[in-house]
Amino acid sequence: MKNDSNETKKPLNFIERIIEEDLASGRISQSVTRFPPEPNGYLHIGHAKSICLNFGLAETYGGQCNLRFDDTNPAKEEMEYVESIKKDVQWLGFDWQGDIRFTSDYFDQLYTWALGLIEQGKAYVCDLNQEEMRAYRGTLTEAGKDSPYKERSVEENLALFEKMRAGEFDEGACALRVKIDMAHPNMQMRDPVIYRIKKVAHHQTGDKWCIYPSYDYAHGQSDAIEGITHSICTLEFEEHRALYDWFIANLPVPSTPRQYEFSRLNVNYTITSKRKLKQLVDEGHVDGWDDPRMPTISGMRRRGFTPKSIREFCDMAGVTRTDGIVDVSMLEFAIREDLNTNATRAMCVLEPLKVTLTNYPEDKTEQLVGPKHPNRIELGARSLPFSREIFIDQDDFRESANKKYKRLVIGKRVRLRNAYIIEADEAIKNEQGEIIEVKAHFIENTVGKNPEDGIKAKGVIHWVDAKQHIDCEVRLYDRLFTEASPDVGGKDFLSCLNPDNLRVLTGCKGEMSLAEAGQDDHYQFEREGYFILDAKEKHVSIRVFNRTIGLRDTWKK
RNA sequence: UGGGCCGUCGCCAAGCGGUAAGGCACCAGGUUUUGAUCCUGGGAUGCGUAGGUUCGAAUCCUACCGGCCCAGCCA
Repeated sequence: MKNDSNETKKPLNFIERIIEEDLASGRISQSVTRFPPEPNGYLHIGHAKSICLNFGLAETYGGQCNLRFDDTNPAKEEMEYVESIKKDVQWLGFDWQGDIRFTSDYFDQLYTWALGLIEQGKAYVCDLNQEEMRAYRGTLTEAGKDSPYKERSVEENLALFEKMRAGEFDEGACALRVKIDMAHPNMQMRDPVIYRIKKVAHHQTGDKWCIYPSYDYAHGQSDAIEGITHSICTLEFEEHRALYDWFIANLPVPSTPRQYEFSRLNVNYTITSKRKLKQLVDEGHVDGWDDPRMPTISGMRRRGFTPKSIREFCDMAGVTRTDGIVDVSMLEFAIREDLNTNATRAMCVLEPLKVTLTNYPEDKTEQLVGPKHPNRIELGARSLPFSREIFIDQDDFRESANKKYKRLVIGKRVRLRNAYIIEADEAIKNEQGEIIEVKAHFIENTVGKNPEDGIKAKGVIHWVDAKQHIDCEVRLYDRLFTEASPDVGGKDFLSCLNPDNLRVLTGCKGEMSLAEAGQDDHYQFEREGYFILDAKEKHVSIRVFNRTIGLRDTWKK
C-alpha cells in the first residue's frame, strides 16, 4: 500500500535478519533466546542492551526468552545478586516464560556428558599446575605442546575424574581437559579445561559438587538443553564459538543452537567494568551500587530514569558488530523525551531569595492554578497559593543586567510563572553586601493576561509562596567523570572523577503539590529539570529529590 | 611478528553493484507564561588509504593503514 511505502520502517539489525531468514527457511519454527547473567554483581547499562535485545527478540517474533543464571563459579557468585538481577529485568519491563533457569540445573547432565567424552578418548585428567599449563599452551605465535598426561587410558581418566568428583584431590591438583589441538591458531582450542576442582559451596547445589564445569563447557550445552535457537553474546566470545560448536558437534545434545556476537554497549563519561564499579563503592566515592550516579540499573532507577527511556536508548544505539562508544547525550535525550511528555510540572526554588510585594495586602492569600502539564491540560491542575511574600531563585534576580538577561532586574518586569507580572524596586543587602531580599510590586490584573499598559514582561521565572510551601533537599548530579573515556588503557580512572558530581542543596522551597509526591512520580521542576523522590530517603521528614537530568539549556550568556 | 573481528558526518547507524536513510550532537530561523517542549531549515561530491574490475563501486577484487579481541583451573 501507499502507506507502507511512505512509512519509514526501522531497518532490521543483523540478528533480526538472521532470525527472519531462519524462520523463513524453516530452520526454526520459533525463536528462543536467553539472557545469561552471572550472579556476581549488579546489572548495569551495558547489560540493559543485552536484556533488551534478547527479550525484545522474543517480543517481536513471538518467541521465548529465558532468564538463566550462569552459575558455574560458586567462588564468585551469590544469591543476593540473583534477586537483584531478577528485579532489574522485571523493572525494565521484561518477563521470562516458565521458571528461572540455572546452569547448575544441568550439572548432572553435564557431568554425564563429560564421562562420555572420557570414554570416547576425547577428554583427559591433566595434572599440570597452572604455570605449567600456561607454558605448555604456547603463545599467540607459537604452537603449544601436548600435556604429558594427555595419553592416559580411558580407565585411568575415569578413575581420576571420579576421584576429582569425590573430593580426593585438592583444588588445582588436576583438571579435566578436552583433547582438541595444542597447535591450533585459536588459543581457545588448545585443550581447554572443562572441569576444575573448587571446594566451595554453591548457592544452588550446596555441597553436592566440588568440581564445576567451565563456562565454555557449560554454556552451549545449556543452550542446547533449553532449545535456544540463537545464543547471543558479546564480541569477546567470538573465538569461543569454535569451541561452542565443537561441544555441540561432539556431544549428544538435544538441539543445535548457534552463537552470534554483537558489540557491547559503551557510553562515554561512564564505566561499566564490574571491577571498577566495585572500587567506586568500596572506596566510598559513591554511596553504593544504587547510588544515583552509578550506571547500574538500580542506580539509574533511583536517579529517576524510566524503563522506557532505557529501552529507547538501547534501541537508538542499535545492534552491530562495530566497536564504539555511544555519546551520553543520546541517553540524556531518551530520558528527557520520556519525562517531557510524562512528568508532572511543579515549581521548586532551589536557592531561595525572598521577594516582598509591597503593594500586595499583608493578610491576603489567593489560590492560583497551574496545569500539571502545559501541553496536556487534560491531566488537570494544581493549586498555587500566592501572597505578599514569595521566594524566587537567587539566579533569577540582578540589580542590573544587559538585555540578554530575561529575568528580574530593578526597574524591569518579569512574569511569575502561572501568576502575576511583577516589577523589582529595590534590593536589600546585609552587612556583607549580599542581597537578602527584593522589594517589588505586582501589576494588577495580569494573571493569564498581559498588562493593560502594554508593557510586557520579557521573561518568566518560577516562584513559591513564602508561607505555604514544603521545605526540601535537592541533590544535583553531574557526570561521574571528567574524561570521555575514563575506562581506557592503564589510565587511572579515579584521577578523572568529577569533583562536582554531586551538589546537595538544602533549604529548597517546593510548591505544596510536592507534599503528595509518591515514589514513582516523576516531576519536572519548571526551568530546572526532572526530579524524583529519593527512594532511600523517603522516611526522612524533609523530602529529598534527586535530579534525574536537567532541562536542555541553550542559554549562553 | 599466529588467529579472529571491525573501519560510512563529532557520536551511533542504514546501505548488500545503479549514483550516500535516520537518530543524537551542533548551527540558523519560527512559535512559546518553562532561555524547555514543538515546528522549519542546514550540513559527508564522500563511505580508512591506494590501485583494479565495471557503462556504473560504500557495495566486487588486490594490497596496504588503523582499531579491538584471544595465551584464567573467570564469565
